[in-house]
Amino acid sequence: MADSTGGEGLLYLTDEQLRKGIEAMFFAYRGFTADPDRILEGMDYGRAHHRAIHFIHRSPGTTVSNLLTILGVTKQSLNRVLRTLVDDGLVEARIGTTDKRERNLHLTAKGAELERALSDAQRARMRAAYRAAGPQAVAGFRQVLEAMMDPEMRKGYHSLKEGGP
Amino acid sequence: MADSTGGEGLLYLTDEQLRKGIEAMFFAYRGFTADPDRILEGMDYGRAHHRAIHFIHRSPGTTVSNLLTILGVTKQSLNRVLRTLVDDGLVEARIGTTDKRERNLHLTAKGAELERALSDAQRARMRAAYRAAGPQAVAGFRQVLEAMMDPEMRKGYHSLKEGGP
DNA sequence: CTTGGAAAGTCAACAAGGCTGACATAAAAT
DNA sequence: ATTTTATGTCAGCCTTGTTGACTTTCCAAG
Repeated sequence: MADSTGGEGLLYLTDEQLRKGIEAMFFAYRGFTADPDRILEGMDYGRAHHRAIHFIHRSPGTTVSNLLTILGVTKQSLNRVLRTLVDDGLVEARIGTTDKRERNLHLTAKGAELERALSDAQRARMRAAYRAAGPQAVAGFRQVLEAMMDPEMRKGYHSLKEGGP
Repeated sequence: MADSTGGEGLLYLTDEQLRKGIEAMFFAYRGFTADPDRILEGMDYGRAHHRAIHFIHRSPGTTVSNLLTILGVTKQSLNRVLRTLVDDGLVEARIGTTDKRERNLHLTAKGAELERALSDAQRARMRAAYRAAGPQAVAGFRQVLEAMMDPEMRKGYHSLKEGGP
């Protein structure tokens, strides 16, 4: 019989199959970012702003250094983004209560509004993909993605499970 | 009984589940690009060069406009990348035989060598993730990714199935 | 209380890699 | 002969990343 994908669970590790996976990641990521990008274009914001907004929404009150770790960029790079968001009244940077050096980041009403628009669009695509693929595929999708992360990133990922810092 | 993931196949479409998927994509993509990025840093090349090299390897003899469609960038942007690769002797741009306006792109031995280094690293991670998740998860992974693509990208993706243009 | 160092902000300069617009050339198509 | 297509190129701009240097604030250890 001809092997196609399953077999004894070996053929799916051929270079060809791996390459297909690599290309699928490439094209899917483009789709993944396409809708938010469309919303942001025309505003003064880009993907970097989206990411900041997303994780501030996700973990309200998070600090700058927390965000730096999650996003994996330099403070100068993040600061530029954060400054525009604060200046434009989308993000509030409250001085920390216990440690006054820290800034606890929160979305304002205006910031939450943009967050909703962005994540609505992104979730709509995700939902459609999930629906098309089915629950079992979704479970597999999540498993492979998690295995693909760097261990450090996996920590950041899991720390966002429920509570956040 | 408490629903967790499966149930009647609906709970996995909650906002929380969708957000987790979104974050998984974000963190996994970072892992996905981390190894090639490491290899390329120090050379004069970046991710854009990697992408060009990948798809030229994938479809030897492809034209510039073909590559433009697949990569979704402007010709000016691609040209800058392609020029350095040609100048450095990694890519050969042969004048088309049937249509002399076209340039048929091929990797040189040197280009193929870099391609191998890059894709070895990327496939190693992919292979590890696939192995960790198992064949069924891999099938689901691919299904969800494909559903997440824009229809146009899906064409580009499928056109790379076997032969290429 | 003093001091070391962490957290944060800021300025400057730079690079990669996107983009637009304008223009040039060769060759195919009409 | 003219138009269209494929490609290349120059110039300039934007976003988002980088390093390096420096300051302010302020917790915590000595």
